[in-house]
Amino acid sequence: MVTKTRKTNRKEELRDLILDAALKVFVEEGLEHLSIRRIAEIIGYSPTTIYLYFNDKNHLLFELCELGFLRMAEINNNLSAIQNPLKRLHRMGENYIKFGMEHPAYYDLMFNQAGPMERLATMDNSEWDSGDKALAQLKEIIVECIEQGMIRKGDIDVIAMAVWGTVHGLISLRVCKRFDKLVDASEVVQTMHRSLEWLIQSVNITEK
Amino acid sequence: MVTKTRKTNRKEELRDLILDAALKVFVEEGLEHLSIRRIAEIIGYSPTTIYLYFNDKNHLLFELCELGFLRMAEINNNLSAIQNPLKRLHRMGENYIKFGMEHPAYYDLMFNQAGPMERLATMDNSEWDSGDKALAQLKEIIVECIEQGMIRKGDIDVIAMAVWGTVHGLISLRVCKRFDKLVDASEVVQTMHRSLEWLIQSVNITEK
DNA sequence: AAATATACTTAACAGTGTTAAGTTTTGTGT
DNA sequence: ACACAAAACTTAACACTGTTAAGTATATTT
Repeated sequence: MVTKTRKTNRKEELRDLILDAALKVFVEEGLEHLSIRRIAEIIGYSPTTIYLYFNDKNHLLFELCELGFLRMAEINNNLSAIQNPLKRLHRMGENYIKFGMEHPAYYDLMFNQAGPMERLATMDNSEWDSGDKALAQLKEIIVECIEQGMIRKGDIDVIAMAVWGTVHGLISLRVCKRFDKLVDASEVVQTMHRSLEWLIQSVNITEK
Repeated sequence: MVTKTRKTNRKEELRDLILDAALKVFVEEGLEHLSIRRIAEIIGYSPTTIYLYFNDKNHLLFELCELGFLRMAEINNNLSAIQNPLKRLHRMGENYIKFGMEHPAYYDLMFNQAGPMERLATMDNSEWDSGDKALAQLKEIIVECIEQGMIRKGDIDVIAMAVWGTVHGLISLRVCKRFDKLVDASEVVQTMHRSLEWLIQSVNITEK
């Protein structure tokens, strides 16, 4: 059984090599340059070899998404230290913005591109676990905010989507190159943070 | 000079024919099926003819965007009748949602796709007039809300981006097929409207 | 009627994702 | 060590994509 394990590891190794190469390309050259042939060129294999490890390009893109969600979870490691749930919510938003600014290609793939979701639709269990998990974390914090009387009572699903929508909308506009066209380029990030701040203040019912 | 005018009209006619065909394809078959060759096939011309009327595909996509903004302006014709600026803001958001739900392909093209903005970047006057105009309308309403003491004072740019971000974020998630994965399909539209309602209520400082 | 400008097409280039069929390498059992 | 089988990988091709240079009709002007 040792051999089998070793074999499996080998297979996993090349699979990871493919994902690494894909990551390198779409981060450094953009998603539009991420082609099966480009990846093959980098790893020194034939293009068709990639199809031995992924059903199709969408499958590969979906797996890249999953890696993106892992990185996003990492960036949220600083949340548990914050006691005040509303401040935690604020920080989560800031983390989100930070992630979007540092990894625009990842963000685009995770939330805008069609490919990954098309892959999901073909799967047996077509639940979007990564998205659900991220949203669940957001909901948890919002529930705490309501319980501690910091946010007005209301449907958790509705509030969560509104909050997520705001932050996502801002980053999405930025990633899709719309934000820069509307706000002075030097003030984009600042405006995003201040918009988030404005939202948090607006929903805060403890002061005022 | 009559001939020249007639000729110009002819040229415009074919140009419109191309745009009509493009519209038909990307609305009925999706943006991924919108190819130069497909358009050519529909209008009964050779693919290269299209390049006599548009610099490249991005140019064509950009013009389609412009048409989209026209339709969006139409849908906002019901705003002037509403006296209360906060209610007008609310309605504008609802119009936005309505547009996104009725014309997802348009919405995707106008706010998510890279093509149109790449075209814009190549133009002499690379201002995004359509976007600016839409945002200006939003800002006007927000200014009124502040003047009438319905929204807390603050930087107009910041508030406008926050409000726009929220609505855009919700529609964007829907258009990019993320919303349905997180909220029960039958409740998506309702959740969007309730999220908008929640935002409007949260920023309203007249009651409570 | 000849010259010119306009409108359009043909053929090709360099890419893309993907597949069927063939080859080489590796591992297993005797 | 050798034969067999399974795994890993490649070649060649198909059907697409956007785009361009060069060529051909058609219409207009002189």
